[in-house]
Amino acid sequence: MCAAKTESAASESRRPARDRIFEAAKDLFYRYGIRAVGVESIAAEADATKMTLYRNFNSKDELVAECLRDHDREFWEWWANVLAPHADEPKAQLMALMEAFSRDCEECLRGCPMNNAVVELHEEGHPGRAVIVENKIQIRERLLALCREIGARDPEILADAFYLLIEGAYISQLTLKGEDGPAKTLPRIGETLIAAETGK
Amino acid sequence: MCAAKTESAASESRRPARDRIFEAAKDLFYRYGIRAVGVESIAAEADATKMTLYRNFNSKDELVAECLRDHDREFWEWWANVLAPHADEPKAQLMALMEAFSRDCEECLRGCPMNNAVVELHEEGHPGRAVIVENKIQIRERLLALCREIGARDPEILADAFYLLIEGAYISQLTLKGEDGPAKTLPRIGETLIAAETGK
DNA sequence: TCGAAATGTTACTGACCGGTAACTCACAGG
DNA sequence: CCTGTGAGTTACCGGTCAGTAACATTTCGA
Repeated sequence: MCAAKTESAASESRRPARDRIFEAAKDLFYRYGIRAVGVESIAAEADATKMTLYRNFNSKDELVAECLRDHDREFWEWWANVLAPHADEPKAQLMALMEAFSRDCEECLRGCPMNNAVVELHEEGHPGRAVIVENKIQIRERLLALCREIGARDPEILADAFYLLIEGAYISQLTLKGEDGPAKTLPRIGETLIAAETGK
Repeated sequence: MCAAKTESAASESRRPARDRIFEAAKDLFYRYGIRAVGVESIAAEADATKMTLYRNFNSKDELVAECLRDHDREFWEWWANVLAPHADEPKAQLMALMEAFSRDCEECLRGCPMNNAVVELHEEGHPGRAVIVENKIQIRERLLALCREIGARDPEILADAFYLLIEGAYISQLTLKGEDGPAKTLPRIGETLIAAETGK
């Protein structure tokens, strides 16, 4: 038994079970969807047991929400890293975002974990929904702030254009993936929009 | 018993069970998601039984695929109706599409049924996936044809811009719904893009 | 009116779901 | 050395899942 363990020498100290379970849950939920993944398979993937899962998380729904919070945290870390090289240059930051989103859409496995999750979480009161909605509101607001900074004629319109383009790029990754997908045109479209909505 | 029946007098002739089941399945899948809806609840909603469902459809997966085919058929019917009033005026047709998509995103219940379904259908060989992918390919191609007709400088880029905007509008309906959602800006953005990508 | 087709009814299978109880074990720090 | 704690183990709960069998009933066209 235990033949499947790949890396454990006899008494090697492993990471806490909670972390292993959390990481496995995040991965499986993203890969296969939330309803498609049972708590038992999460525990198995983490080389732990269902009991340990329930000692660390109140319910599957709470575990889902926790995973989404971590996706949110990772996302804004990623966002900050994209903007960092172009401090105080809002136009360059917007373009860097478009290029980064375009690249991420080509590399990622299944689009945006937030959007994927919200499709499955139809229950209005699910603890994960608030995390997702807040994430989207923030994205829209930060895009709007950037569009104001570059002096766009109509910042709300331009920001919404960027917002829709990004969301469309992620969701289309699930159907039209690959080198010739529409997501790769993000930077070119961004360029055109900025030129059209500022004084060129 | 039978108190819940709303419209049947004693021997009133009802629509065939297959149609009732099909319609119920389409509605429930769209409303609550595919995995969240069991075959028994579909039969109940159709005022039929699970056995009748399985006499008319080989499996739940086949029923799902059938529903998606009908969504596809309805979509292109809708699309044709939007274009019809502007025959041989590709620019007006594109603008009519943007306005129609914008309106539909505000009115619809849960965004695009195709995108919602593809999130849940992670299995590569699911009979519904082909329907969805083909639908998306067709949308992209028809947008490209229209963008060629209006003499866009770079029709591929413009068509992909429209494609991403539409997809983004539908998916954002699940999180930022309501009057002030980003989908309402579709026509304005379309106008700007067309102006920028044609000779104005 | 007759008979076949469509549909309903009931019961069932085996598998899986989220979640819990009760017990054991290993190891840490005091 | 003892004890508290995190973790593993096993078995179980009630419920639901997709799908099927066997039989009764209704419907409707010929």
